Amino acid sequence: MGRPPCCEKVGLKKGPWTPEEDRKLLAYIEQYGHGSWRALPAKAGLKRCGKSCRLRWTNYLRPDIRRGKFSLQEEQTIIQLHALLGNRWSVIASHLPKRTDNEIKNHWNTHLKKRLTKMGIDPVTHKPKTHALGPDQLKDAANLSHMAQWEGARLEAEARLVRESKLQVLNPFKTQPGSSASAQLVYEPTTIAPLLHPPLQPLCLDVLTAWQGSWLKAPKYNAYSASTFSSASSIDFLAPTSNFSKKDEAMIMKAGADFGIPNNFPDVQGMAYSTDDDSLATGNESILLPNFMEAGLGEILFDDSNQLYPSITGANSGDVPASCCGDIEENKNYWNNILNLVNGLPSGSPVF
DNA sequence: AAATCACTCAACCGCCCATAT
DNA sequence: AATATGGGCGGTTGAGTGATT
Repeated sequence: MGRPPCCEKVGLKKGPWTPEEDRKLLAYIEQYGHGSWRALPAKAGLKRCGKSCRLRWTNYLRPDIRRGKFSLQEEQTIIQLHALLGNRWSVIASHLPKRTDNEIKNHWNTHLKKRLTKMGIDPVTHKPKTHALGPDQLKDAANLSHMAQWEGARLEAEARLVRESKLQVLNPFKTQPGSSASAQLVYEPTTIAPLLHPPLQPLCLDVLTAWQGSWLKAPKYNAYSASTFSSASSIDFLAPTSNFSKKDEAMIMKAGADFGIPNNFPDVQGMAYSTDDDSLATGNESILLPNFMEAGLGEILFDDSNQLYPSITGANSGDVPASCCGDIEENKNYWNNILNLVNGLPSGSPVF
């Protein structure tokens, strides 16, 4: 049996919304909340499809959205999240407060994609179009790609949690229209902001952050720095992760598996945490450290004898193996940018 | 001034997924 | 377990508008 239409299409208005329609929709939602979108148009006196109402509300009328020109910071964030997540606009939007997925998608299609193309960068792969990788670079790129996939899965799962928490908060009254007790604005920025805060807080790309720490501090792969995982970022990360749905888990596990993480390894849904040799006596034993070698990062971070590349430890770059130069160096800069932007670090902070 | 082109973005469409029954 | 339903997402369209000829 085919899926029935979302509403009776006969007699319904389509096309641009009039100010009068906006006023009706806004007034209704402010008073009663949207409730069932399917039932809303009739109750609000609109000759529109419920879906159309939902779209108008979420993309235009909602009081907590910002319209207008995208800032440079926002554009960079979009580009770099797109590199991680692809066309997952809703996930990207969840990391850009006050912007809608539709707006971001439009901006990408009309501005950013063209700009990248003009710069000679493939907007799909985010790599230079004349990219010719040798075997070593391909291996490095593959590792970076796996990292991106892994982190992307996590960001997507986080975004899902953001959405779910929004739903719980923003639609608290399943009361019927007409109940004066429910007469309040659904989206109240001042009240929802703190609730949005926790999911937005762990914006850090944990894998990259971890990577950063090991570049900066570790002389050997198994000697991680406590600063790699500040207690805040670790805990912030673990909290929402532990609430991932089965689907999220499956997605992260898949990404983890692609990343080379054994199925029986992760202690925390796909993240390769280990409590044995990689734990640090930091005075805070609850801080678990990622096992990079298990996660496959060792191939990027360290040479065959588990020594950090000289470029990583700050030694003369002339000693860097050939495979570590060139494209992988570009990738490092690229990921540096992502990390800096998403973490809000001062630009230019060296990571690699 | 009129015609054409290029661009933007609000809105629609079809599909997928989660949930209720 | 199967089906119905609603909500959400990403791709696409087309009306509106400004620039160019």
